Amino acid sequence: MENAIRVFSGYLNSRGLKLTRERKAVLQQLFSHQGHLEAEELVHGLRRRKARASRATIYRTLDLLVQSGLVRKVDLGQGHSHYELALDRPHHEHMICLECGRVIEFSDKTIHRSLDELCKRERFKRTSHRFQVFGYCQGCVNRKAAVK
Amino acid sequence: MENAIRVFSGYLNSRGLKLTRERKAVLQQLFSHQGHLEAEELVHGLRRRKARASRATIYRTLDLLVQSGLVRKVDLGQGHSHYELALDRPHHEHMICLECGRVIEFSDKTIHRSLDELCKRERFKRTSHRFQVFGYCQGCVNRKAAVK
DNA sequence: CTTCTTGCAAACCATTTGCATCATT
DNA sequence: AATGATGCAAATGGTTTGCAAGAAG
Repeated sequence: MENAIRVFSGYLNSRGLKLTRERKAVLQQLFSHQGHLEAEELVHGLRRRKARASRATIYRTLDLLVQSGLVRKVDLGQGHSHYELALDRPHHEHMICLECGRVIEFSDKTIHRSLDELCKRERFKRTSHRFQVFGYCQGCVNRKAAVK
Repeated sequence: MENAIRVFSGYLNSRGLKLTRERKAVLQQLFSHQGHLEAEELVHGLRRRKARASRATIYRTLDLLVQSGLVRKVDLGQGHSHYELALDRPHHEHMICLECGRVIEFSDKTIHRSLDELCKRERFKRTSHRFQVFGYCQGCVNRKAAVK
């Protein structure tokens, strides 16, 4: 967390930008909520801890955080973006429960290897990838079975 | 194509819906453009062949086509949906060129196998998955090199 | 004729932007 | 003081919806 602020501050400095109260607050809020936050949750979270920041500022800050490499913007297929901390967290994929919204992270060497081979075969220079699996998590499957 | 219209018609009938001129036209347009269409391209395509249909109708029809299983809605990370024919086309993934927008389709048994194992391990009942690779296609890489 | 469809315009929702005001360096 | 940053409200872009008028079964 302290470390993250240092990194962010460094990034901002390197482009002549400023580390404001609002920017710090957004980063802190991301840390308090370890999961996959959406912009709207940040608005409310910040409001709750009286560190309000406008939606505009939040979006602008998220952009900076993504550019700095501290945060990843992820699309969980819900029509709006989610943001997750990237610091010290290797790239991973998401399984998304269509019932409860739970997100299970995973990462698989075999898949990555196959992917790299594929790119070589197709002469495609990949810069990133995104793998999402939609379905139902154990809990929701059980719950449904119980209802029947 | 004829076959697809039959399937669609059957689907509509089964729910007491009607096969209208507009709905037929949308399906035809999807066939004429074999790739990954976006809604806006349908609007213009239909307008060109004087088979105009309003945006509202196009979106409503696409919904029906997706529900009928004839069409897949895909998210290529461009902020709006694309639609591709699903009839007789196995599920596949997409590599998307960030420069020219080209989409390369692929499908890989090893990846699918690893994925199924992962789901079993996580006790996740998957219903679908989506795999996207972003990067640059050969042509764009070459073009860039030439410019330098 | 009844029910479903269409087109239009307005509504929506997430996100972005212009601009006057405010805060950091 | 100078340059950036903020908040607001308006704009955007894709998509959805309410409703009156029109067409398919």
